[in-house]
Amino acid sequence: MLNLTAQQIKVFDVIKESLQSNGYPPTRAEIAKILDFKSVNAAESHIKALVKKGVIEKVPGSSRGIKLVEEISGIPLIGSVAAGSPITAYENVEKTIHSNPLNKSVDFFLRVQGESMIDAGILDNDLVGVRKTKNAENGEIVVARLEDEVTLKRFKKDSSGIRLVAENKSFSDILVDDTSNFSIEGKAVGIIREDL
Amino acid sequence: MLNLTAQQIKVFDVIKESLQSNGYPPTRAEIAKILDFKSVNAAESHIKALVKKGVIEKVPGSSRGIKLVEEISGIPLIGSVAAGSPITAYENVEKTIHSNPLNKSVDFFLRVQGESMIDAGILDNDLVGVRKTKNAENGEIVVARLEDEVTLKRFKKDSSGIRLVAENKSFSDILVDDTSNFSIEGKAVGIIREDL
DNA sequence: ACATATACTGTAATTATATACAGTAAAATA
DNA sequence: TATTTTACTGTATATAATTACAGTATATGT
Repeated sequence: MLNLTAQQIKVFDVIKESLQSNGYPPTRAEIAKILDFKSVNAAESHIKALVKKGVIEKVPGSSRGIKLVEEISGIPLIGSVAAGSPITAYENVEKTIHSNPLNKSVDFFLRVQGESMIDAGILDNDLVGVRKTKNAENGEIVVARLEDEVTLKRFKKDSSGIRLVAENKSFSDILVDDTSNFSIEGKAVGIIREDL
Repeated sequence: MLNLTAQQIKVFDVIKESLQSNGYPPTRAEIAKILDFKSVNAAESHIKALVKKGVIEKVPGSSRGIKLVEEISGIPLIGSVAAGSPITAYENVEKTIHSNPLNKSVDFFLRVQGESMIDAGILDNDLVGVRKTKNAENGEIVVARLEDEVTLKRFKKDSSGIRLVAENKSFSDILVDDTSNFSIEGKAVGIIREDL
């Protein structure tokens, strides 16, 4: 989604706008008129480019046969977080999410990978809504960074120090010592499960 | 909406279906094909009737120029279901949700009460996105009605008959016998958890 | 009883739309 | 430097789609 050119983004936005306000996609002629192209083929070419880049789909022979490939949009969906033994997570926006059904403010979504939070009702592949914050209360579920790895765990703090606790008996706690490069990226405020 | 004839409802549903699965409205020819009309004008006449009755709008001269009037405003969130009342009846609607983050089409959200599906990662107070349907595949999670009770359970069907299975060891299966007043209201397609 | 609405088939014309082909030109990439 | 990609204009055509007109038949409302 990030390798679109400025013009391609304009065309993409016209398609989205049409869907929003009309309830159906635009024709080539409509795109051309809105963007002041003098040839409908300019729109056609851009559509082909957008298909090639995977952001839309065409239904050949069908009028207004354009489909958006994107999921949702507005809030960034960051690359998967390991919910098991920490897997390396990349700070890389996969796609954007466009409606936030959660009441609270969400800064980004993370896709859960693994079963370590299963006893908290958070399953593999769930989307976790995360509110960015640097500190957490005892017992909250947080997105924590340990060295270069990002992980979703319950945050526990007492006299013995900080522990990151999995909600799954077969996982053991991670102890955070002073020498660790540790930080809290945010706290989980809700989840979305798309496939049941 | 209640003064539509049976055929008009069919046409209306074809339009809704097309919007859901294709992302754009159908043509007259598509409607005719789906409903097995031999003339496109049958579809055209029904469209005119639907416009007259105020449930859709036409955009003259535009291909696929059909807009739903009432719809899309929101998805009802069903709280507790009053005994015997239709599930989406006004009395049961807790509020209306104006964004659907789930990829699939959702007819209503149901607020989960109790812990019977906890082992499927569905917790008390979760919102379950439900797609209305009358039948379900073996193993799917369904919203079922038994007499006056509406419940969320896993649907199991074999030679011994139909069972409604809770995902929690402390709950026992419900056996559906022939004398039961049983029906499937819909199937669960996703969940939203607002408070973690 | 009579008008109007429902529910179509069938034909046809006009317009809407997708889409290929032929170019031009600048920018990005190999 | 050569090649590909981007970004168009302009022409043309087959087909997709709307929509009017002419019928037939049954049902419903007044």
